[in-house]
Formats: sequence, C-alpha cells, structure tokens
Amino acid sequence: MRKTILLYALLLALLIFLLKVLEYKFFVRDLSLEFYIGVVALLFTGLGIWVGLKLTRKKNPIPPSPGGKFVPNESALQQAGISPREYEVLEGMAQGFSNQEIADKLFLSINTVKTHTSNLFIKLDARRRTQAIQKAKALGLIP
Amino acid sequence: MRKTILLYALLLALLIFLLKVLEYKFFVRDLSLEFYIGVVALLFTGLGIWVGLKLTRKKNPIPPSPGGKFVPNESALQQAGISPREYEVLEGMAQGFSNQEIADKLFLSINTVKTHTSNLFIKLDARRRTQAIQKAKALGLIP
DNA sequence: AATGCCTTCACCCAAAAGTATGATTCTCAT
DNA sequence: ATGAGAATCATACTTTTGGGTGAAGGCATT
Repeated sequence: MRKTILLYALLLALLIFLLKVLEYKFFVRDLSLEFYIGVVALLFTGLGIWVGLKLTRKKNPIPPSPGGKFVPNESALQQAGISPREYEVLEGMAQGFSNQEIADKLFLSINTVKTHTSNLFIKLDARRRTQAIQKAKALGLIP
Repeated sequence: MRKTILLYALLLALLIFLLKVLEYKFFVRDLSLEFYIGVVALLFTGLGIWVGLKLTRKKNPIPPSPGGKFVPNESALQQAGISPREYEVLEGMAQGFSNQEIADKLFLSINTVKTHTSNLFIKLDARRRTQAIQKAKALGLIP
C-alpha cells in the first residue's frame, strides 16, 4: 500500500513537472487550461479505475479435496486436545444443526452443548461456530 | 450508463467553469496550477474508483480462475437464483466471518448483509448460516 | 487421598444472528 | 415507459450464540 501511494505521488509530481515545462517552453498555458484539466482528469480517472479494480480483487483459499471416506486427522485432534464428546458436537455444528438440535441428537441439555462449543472455540481459536467449522476443516478434523 | 457519462461530462464542465471563474475573478491562476491539478486529480481519482467498483460489479462472472482455483457451479447458482452480491456474502459466511465483518469487507451496512443472508437462507432452504454453508458446499457453490 | 480431566448441567448477561416489513435507487428487458 | 429484480439501508423484534462462573459426579493417575 505504501508503495502504491508513493507511486501515486511520484506520478502526480511528474505530471506537474511536465505541465510546467510545457508552460514555460511553449507558452501555451492560456490556450489550454481546459486541455490540461481534461488530460489530468482522464489520466486520474484511469488511475482511479485501476485502483478500484485492485480493491475489488479478492483471494480464494484452496481447501484439501477428499477422496472417498473421511478419516479425521487424529494427530490434529490430539494436538488441539479435543475430547470425543466435543468432537461429536463439532460434527453436529458442521452439519448445520443448532445447539438445541445437537442437544436433542446427543440426549444432552442445551447447556452442556454450549459448554462443549465454548471449549471447542477455545481449542480451535475461533469466535464463531462458522469459524470453528472453517478451522476444523482446514485441520482435516471434519470433511 | 448513458446517465453516468452525462453526469461525468457535466461534472467536468462544471469544474472547468469554476476554475475559469476563479481565474478571472481572483487572478490566482499562476499561483495554483499545481493546486488545480491536485484537486482535479483527487476528484477524478475518486470518480475513477467509483466507476471501477461499478464496473467490476457488473462484468465480474469470469474472474481470473487459473488452475487450482475453485470454480462455482454456475448452473446450481442460477437454479437457486443467487445473485452476485448474495454470493459474495455467502463466501464471507463460509469463511467464518460475522455479518459485521462481511459488511466491512464489502462496504455495506450490516442491515444490507442481513438482507442478503435472509434471502440466501430462503434460496438455499436453510434456517441458519451453518446450514446454508453446508448446503452451498453440497451444491458445489463454494469450496 | 489428592489431582486432573471429562462430562454433565445451571444461570445470567451480552452480542450476534435471524425475521418481518417497508423504502429508495438503479439497471435491464420488454 | 413500465415493471421486475437487484442492491442498498432502516427499524423493530425474537431467537440463537457466546462468555463467564460455578458446581457435581465419574474415572483415571499419581
């Protein structure tokens, strides 16, 4: 970003310099203020468009693509210290279930599910369930 | 588009007019050629950025997708009737961002993001963002 | 017996997400 | 030019999540 700004400033300086040269060399100043402005406007509009295009470019992460049946990465699981029960809750989350639904499925109270999710967030360093899912996938914990 | 160009021309004309007025009223022309240019440059850079953003919003469907990058299932997208903007929000969701974070990234208000997510839920027949992500993945909409 | 971890559950509070409704603007195709 | 759809934003309200704290029973290990 710093580089871009610098380039920007340099370009502007160069432009002014060129105009000054024109001004004193050929005495065409009075005749073409509009021309100057037009040129500058055109140039910087182009520059602006370029910047705008730069801004809207976004990147896309490349996730691992599985083959057949999924096998959770045991070492990553242990590394994160995720317990069996927590893992079950994680699976439910990834499948798009609400805490209440997970609780029903696992015959738990919603409070217990919340405890598990909270612990999962800490262990996965996530602040939202969507983020936890994302990270768990990146670690190969879930398909 | 015609309107945009017209606006553009009008703005340029107005600017030149203003500068002319300044020139003849206050005789500050010589002192501030750089100033003029700076103002014009700034203005039109902003305009250019705006135009750039506008442009990428429309002609986007074919972003640079070299080998390895994910290509969304276009037919599934159309089938679900998901608009480009909604898709961007969907991507943000899948990457674990909160509505506020998505809003910041896309220069939107959180309300707009909520509208998009609500529409996504209807189109994907989901009741939660985690479920929407799950379904979108199943449809090959997102990696 | 003491310690540590897992599992279970409760309560409270705050923040985020989701729902519903309505409005404006712009673009596009008819 | 008219109408449909996209995109934007707002306001108000409900539900779900998430965070913090505490606690009790079970099961290993020390």
